[in-house]
Amino acid sequence: MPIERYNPADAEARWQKIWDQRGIFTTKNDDPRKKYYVLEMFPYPSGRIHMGHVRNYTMGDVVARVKRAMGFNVLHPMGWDAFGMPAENAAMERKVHPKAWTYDNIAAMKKQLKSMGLSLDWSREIATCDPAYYKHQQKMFLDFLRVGLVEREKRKVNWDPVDQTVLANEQVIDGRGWRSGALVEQREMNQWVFKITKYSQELLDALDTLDRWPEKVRLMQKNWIGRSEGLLVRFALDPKTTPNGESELEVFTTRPDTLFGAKFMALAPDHPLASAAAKNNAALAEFITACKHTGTAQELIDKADKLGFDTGMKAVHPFDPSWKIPVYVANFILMDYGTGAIFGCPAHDQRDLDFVNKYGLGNTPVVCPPDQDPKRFVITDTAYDGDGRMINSRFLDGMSIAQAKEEVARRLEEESRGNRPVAQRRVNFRLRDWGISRQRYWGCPIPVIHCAKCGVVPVPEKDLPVTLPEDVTFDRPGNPLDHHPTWKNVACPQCGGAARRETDTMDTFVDSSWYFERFTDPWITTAPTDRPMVDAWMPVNQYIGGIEHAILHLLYSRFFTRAMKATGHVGLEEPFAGLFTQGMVVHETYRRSNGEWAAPAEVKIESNGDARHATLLTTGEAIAIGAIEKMSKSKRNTVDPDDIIKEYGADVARWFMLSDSPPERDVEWTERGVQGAWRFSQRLWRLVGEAAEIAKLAPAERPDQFGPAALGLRKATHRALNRVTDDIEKLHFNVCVAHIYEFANTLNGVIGDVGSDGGTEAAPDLAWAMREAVNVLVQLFHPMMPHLAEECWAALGHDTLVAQAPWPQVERALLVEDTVTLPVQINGKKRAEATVARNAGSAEIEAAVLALDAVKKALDGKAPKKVIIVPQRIVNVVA
RNA sequence: GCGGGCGUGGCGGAAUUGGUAGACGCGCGGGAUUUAGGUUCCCGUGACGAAAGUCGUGGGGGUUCGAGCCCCUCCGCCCGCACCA
Repeated sequence: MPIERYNPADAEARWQKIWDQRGIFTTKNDDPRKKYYVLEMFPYPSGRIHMGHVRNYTMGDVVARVKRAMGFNVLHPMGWDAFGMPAENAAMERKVHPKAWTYDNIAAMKKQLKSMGLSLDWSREIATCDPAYYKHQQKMFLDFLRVGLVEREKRKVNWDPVDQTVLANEQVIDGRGWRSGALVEQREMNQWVFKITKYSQELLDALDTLDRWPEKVRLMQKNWIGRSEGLLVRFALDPKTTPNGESELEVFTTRPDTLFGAKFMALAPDHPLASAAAKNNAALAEFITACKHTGTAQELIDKADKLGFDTGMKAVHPFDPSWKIPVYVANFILMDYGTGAIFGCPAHDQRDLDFVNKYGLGNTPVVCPPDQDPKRFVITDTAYDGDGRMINSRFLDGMSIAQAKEEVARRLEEESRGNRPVAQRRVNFRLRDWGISRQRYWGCPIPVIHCAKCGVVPVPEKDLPVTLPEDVTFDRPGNPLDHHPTWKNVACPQCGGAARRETDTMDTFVDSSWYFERFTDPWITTAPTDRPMVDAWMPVNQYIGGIEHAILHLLYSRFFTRAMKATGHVGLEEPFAGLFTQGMVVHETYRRSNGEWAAPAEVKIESNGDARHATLLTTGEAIAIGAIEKMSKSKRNTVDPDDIIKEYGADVARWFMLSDSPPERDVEWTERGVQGAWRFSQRLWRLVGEAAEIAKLAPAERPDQFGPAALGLRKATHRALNRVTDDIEKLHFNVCVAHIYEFANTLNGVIGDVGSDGGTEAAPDLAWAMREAVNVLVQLFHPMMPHLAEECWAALGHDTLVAQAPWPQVERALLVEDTVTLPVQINGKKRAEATVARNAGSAEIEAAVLALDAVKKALDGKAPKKVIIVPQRIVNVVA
């Protein structure tokens, strides 16, 4: 009977409708089964999905479908990270309201996502721009404010002159705004900050507990938090040399052992003491201004010389009152790290050495490398930062670095007794508090009111949410909320007097720092979370998204969850038990001779032999095939998922996204690859049809005995099942795909054998094994190609849905063979094989091996020196 | 500069974690079916060699009966951080 082609366009829509109508992916919170929460990073509603989304959501969907089949109550929701700049840009460029633009985009993308056949619970859909969502965010802001996790600070901030907004440190990349790409400027502004630094140590320590996170991400966060241990040392200043008689200067150092190598002190250009000194020193003031103008861009920092200005101030060495040290202002000292001041030990720090060599201050080595003579050891232009013994350091001489550090700390602390401390041990972090104020319209309003009389007054909870006004204009730069004629004018909740609303909105990373907790019960109106539910579902068992969020989103979410715990909204610290970061989707680039990029859809590729060449479809001109790069609008090397789904169906797109490359690595999208996936999907359909013909002959009852052919098929079935199950658990989707191919090939071979057998009918035992095999096959590819799987499942005569079928059980007994074929090595090279009983003993195996012709030949009558036998693995004969 | 990762056929990649290197796919070559093909099926495909065989996981060295995997060293590519005291 001829089997018709599988038509994805027809079948996919049909099955999606059935899933939808039966509501099979709607998750019930009161379902008593064990819970499993799988989540992909929710998208920004840009208007269209891209291949990266297809890859991301397909991976999550495979996990969700498999876990569901395994009997878990699976939560697999979707939502929208809906606030942000692009909506305002659209408003400025196209005169559409950000809200309308955003919701239109959501509608369009939702339709696209639905066409992918994802097993999502859409009843929990969230958009962060919905007041029903951000109302709770405002409530939590006020909670955090109350417990001191939110503060208002005058801060030097990163100002993006293009977007006209403030950026967090994490959002500045190579001195440029992460979104606009504009060079960032430094400005002093009043800012709302989240006190993430209160959790520095905890966020660092807990990284060790995240054993299902990629090592790389944990390391990046560790470096970002940047813990260092050192000593806070208070140097005395000669008050005669300071502008207002200041008498001390505090520095942070991780190398107190090098104190006797000190040659200078250096202040950050914006250090208060530097500013004070500049008041009556015009040249210094000029130097400081010049420092501030040096950009923060990478190449500028690399090229910038170590520059300094001698203030004339003198510091006193803490161990020698007669030892005076000059105080400089230097361009390489950062005000926001440590105390904004250092002591410089040039012999053992390259920057300090460059500095003294420029200003002729000299150096004294105080650590001598083990292989050097202390009397002759000198430093010229390379600082020594290795291990060694202390020299030229009075009471420290001969000590190790560690001993010297300890001794310096001990002596200085002792001196401090009764007085202000001269030194304190101190742990310092690189992590800064998270500034969340943004001078933007399309974000969550910060729920506070500024009153001239009462100061900062929180908006009373009964007045939440503070909603965004819709009648705003985008005809000039800056914050539309500031320009709004009436919105900001309110009565002070405390005194009733005229007051002004905060017009800054929150960084959109706040919105995405708790959406996963909201998904556990998005219906509750009285609180951000329903405690029993959020505690039952959290943490997310498997979170999947791009590596680009390794620091920003993932660190903020870890902080936010802790802050929510502190204010009673959740009961845990770590939101994501398992994290997987997937690679990018990349594509060849095409370039015309005039330098313009051509899109894949505009190019025709031909190959003769190994050579491939490209021409432009419209003009026939030759096109240069360029590097394989991340799909991007600027290089025009994108492929639209919509086009692929229309042409090949969602299953083919999903299958291809999982094939070939390991999920954490980049995957190259190629036309050849998609066609391979297409051919395989059609092949599966035919194969299932043919197998179904044989399976029809199967007896209802499981036969007692299986002949060799049937047994062989059953073994192949359970081996495939075991491997695929295993590799899905490890998220090795590309290996799953390979195993499914292999199993399909095996099945194909068996069908071929039956068919060639003069057309006789398959024996009942083989028919039964075939029915088992084909059912397992369909279940195995169901998570990847769910529509085709439903179509096949129905063709096999089931009146249930494969999406609701329980995962098949592996029969362990079928995984072990009665006999094993052992490779036989002679001196480590494979020379022969020996087939023995699986449980054969060493003596038996050795006898069998020594009887082999190849072994006899190699031994040439002599006894082997040694025979190594690894049962069920390998034999090695040492001649 | 600091930290991390990677290097396997023409290509993407497998390899039970020290035990038959190259599974599976793509590409390529050959054959069959077809009026036709984004068709299907079969065979071959690491290199050298007529064959027996020899070589082979970036280069060199080591440990081991046995190394893609462990150790040392060198080379190359990629990613993250970056004047952090």
